[in-house]
Amino acid sequence: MSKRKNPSDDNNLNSDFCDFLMELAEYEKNVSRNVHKYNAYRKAASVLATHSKRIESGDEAKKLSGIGDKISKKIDEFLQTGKLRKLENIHQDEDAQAINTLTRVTGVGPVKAAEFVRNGIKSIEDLRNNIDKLTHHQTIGVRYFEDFEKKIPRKEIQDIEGKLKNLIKNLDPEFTVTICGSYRRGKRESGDIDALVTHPSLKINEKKKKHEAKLMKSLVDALKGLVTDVISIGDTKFMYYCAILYFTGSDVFNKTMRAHALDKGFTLNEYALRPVGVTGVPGEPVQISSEEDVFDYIDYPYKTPEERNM
DNA sequence: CAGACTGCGCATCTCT
DNA sequence: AGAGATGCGC
DNA sequence: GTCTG
Repeated sequence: MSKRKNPSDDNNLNSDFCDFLMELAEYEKNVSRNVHKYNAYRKAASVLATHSKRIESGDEAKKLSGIGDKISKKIDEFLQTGKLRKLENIHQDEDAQAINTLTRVTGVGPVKAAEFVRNGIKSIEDLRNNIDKLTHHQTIGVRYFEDFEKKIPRKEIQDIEGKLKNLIKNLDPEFTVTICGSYRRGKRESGDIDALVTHPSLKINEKKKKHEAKLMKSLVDALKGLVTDVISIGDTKFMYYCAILYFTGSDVFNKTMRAHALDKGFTLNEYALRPVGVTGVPGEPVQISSEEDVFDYIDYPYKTPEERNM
């Protein structure tokens, strides 16, 4: 549920560059509605963040994958003047700033934010005064706006993990619960809590739709004591180990691993690992019975969750 | 120089 | 009402 | 915006 990422963390020698690149990324996504530029800027910020040397010039930066002419020039401008004219202009654009603010509410994207601003709704407070114009999702986003932007301490997640497991065990002891995400990677705090729940009867394929639906419903009902609001309810079921791998991340690690899978003639997503035929058409999913299995199949050295912080 | 950049489930809107 | 499209989040 | 074919 976390909307913000931060390549400008710990010992990052290029954090000032990362900051303005991330700001440009947000602008492209929220205001220009160009998610590809957004990703391009984020990739550039990410590669600079993991670079072990302080970048001294645009030319030097340009050697890195993901940084081309335009960002190279921006780095030079920032090095010379300490700021970016493009960013200064954006700061002065009140509508752009308003759109950026509104998209921080979960459920409000670039299109809805622009529409709100067009209709004079330009702040979180404005949203709170127009609850009747919000979807269920957006209402929750506004109600917990401040909370959603806070990080969750590991200790707190451990508490919730305990309560969740206890609750679910009482419902049906065969349920298993795994908290994935950055928590599983050992981080001290997380932006959200990704809980993956499975039940043996869901693994026995098909012919169980009714039972499955009943289980899901009883699960959701049981969670009512712990969960205060429900944004959406689905009945999706996926291959457990691929899901646990995917939801543990990090996203950069996932991208690396998927690329490696392709090299080895497989396609990997959150549902399954499938061989890619010569025609390029994916075949039937490979039988997986552990996370390690996935690594084995694509001949990729096993990494513990803690080693997946990339 | 043109096209890719993951793509899918859910909620909600729009069309018929 | 039902099919399809759109916005959104991940 | 950057990379690839």
